[in-house]
Amino acid sequence: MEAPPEAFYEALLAWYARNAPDLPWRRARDPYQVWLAEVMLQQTQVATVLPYYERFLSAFPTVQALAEAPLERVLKLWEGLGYYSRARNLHRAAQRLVAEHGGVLPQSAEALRKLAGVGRYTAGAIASIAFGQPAAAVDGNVMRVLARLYDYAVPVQSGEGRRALWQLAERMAQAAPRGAAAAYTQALMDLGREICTPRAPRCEACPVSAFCRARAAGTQAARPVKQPKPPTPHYAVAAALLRDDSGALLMARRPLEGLLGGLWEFPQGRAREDEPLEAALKRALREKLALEIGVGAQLLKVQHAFTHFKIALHVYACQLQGGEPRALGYADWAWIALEASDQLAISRADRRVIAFLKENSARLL
DNA sequence: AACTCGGGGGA
DNA sequence: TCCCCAGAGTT
Repeated sequence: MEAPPEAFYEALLAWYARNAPDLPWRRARDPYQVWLAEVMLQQTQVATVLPYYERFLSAFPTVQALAEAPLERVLKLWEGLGYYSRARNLHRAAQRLVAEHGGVLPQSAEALRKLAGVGRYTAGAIASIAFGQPAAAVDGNVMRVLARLYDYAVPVQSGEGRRALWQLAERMAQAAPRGAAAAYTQALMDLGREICTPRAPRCEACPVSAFCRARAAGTQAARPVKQPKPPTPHYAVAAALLRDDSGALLMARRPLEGLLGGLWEFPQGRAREDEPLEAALKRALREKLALEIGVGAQLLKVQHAFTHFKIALHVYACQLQGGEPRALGYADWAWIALEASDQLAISRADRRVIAFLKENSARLL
């Protein structure tokens, strides 16, 4: 697949000049701000990112400020945005940048790629948007746009599909007009988000429809080709509410790696197949916190969907029967007053439990 | 190459 | 309900 003619770039860039939405990170001349935006935008829609971006940048206006902050504060500002390894990697990369490069980002995609949390896409995006280099940046939007432009029938998630589209994107970035790298990269992504949408693409409004082979063949709805996805499993999880004499609740911090790493939650565990929830809860508290508990009434059930599975979180009022908490399967634990939980980074499901407790505190106490 | 890792927007 | 989103890291 060869790069399109000059007229393609002219049409695309003219459309972008007229239609580019005024996003905060596009006003930014600071590469750190571009970096932050690109990381937040990984697998996350623009509308979702906007408030997080503003809050985060206010709290940490520079690489130095981010590097000096405790990870807990960074995670708190990331709470609800998901994929928390992004926050941990961003923090780690900022600390390395300050320690080894004076807090200044490198300009080449190759050097950027070495930063924690910066992969091929993000490196190309920063290099082109912040530094004006002719680097390719292939995200989900661009993948879709290119597959349609070239009526590409190989599944885009396959190795062959990714290789071919990245190679095409590199050629296209090289062939883009000098000095237009930043506009070109963002124009392609905007086109995918606003015109070349996953379902019902608006071909009649597309500035480059004349160059689109899928449009010509009428196959745009069938591009890109995706592989079928397996069904998502459903798990039952039980959580314990334990109070100390002052009414504070026992909470625990998840290990820094893995799902929801570093976030706080009510002590909980997944039930094995055919395992009663009460038994699973007793086992979880014993294995993760070295506690023996009595399990009382179930207070509520919270449904929560992750990307690859769903859980039903059953929350029980419990009593401490023996032992002193030890963080065996957790990174830490603490007795937390309900109001003080606002200061912690907590996952969505457990936030809903807290909201329930606040609403019903009078009845429950 | 396959698997893991959140949460929400929009149809 | 389902698909998808400015993907990266690990195995």
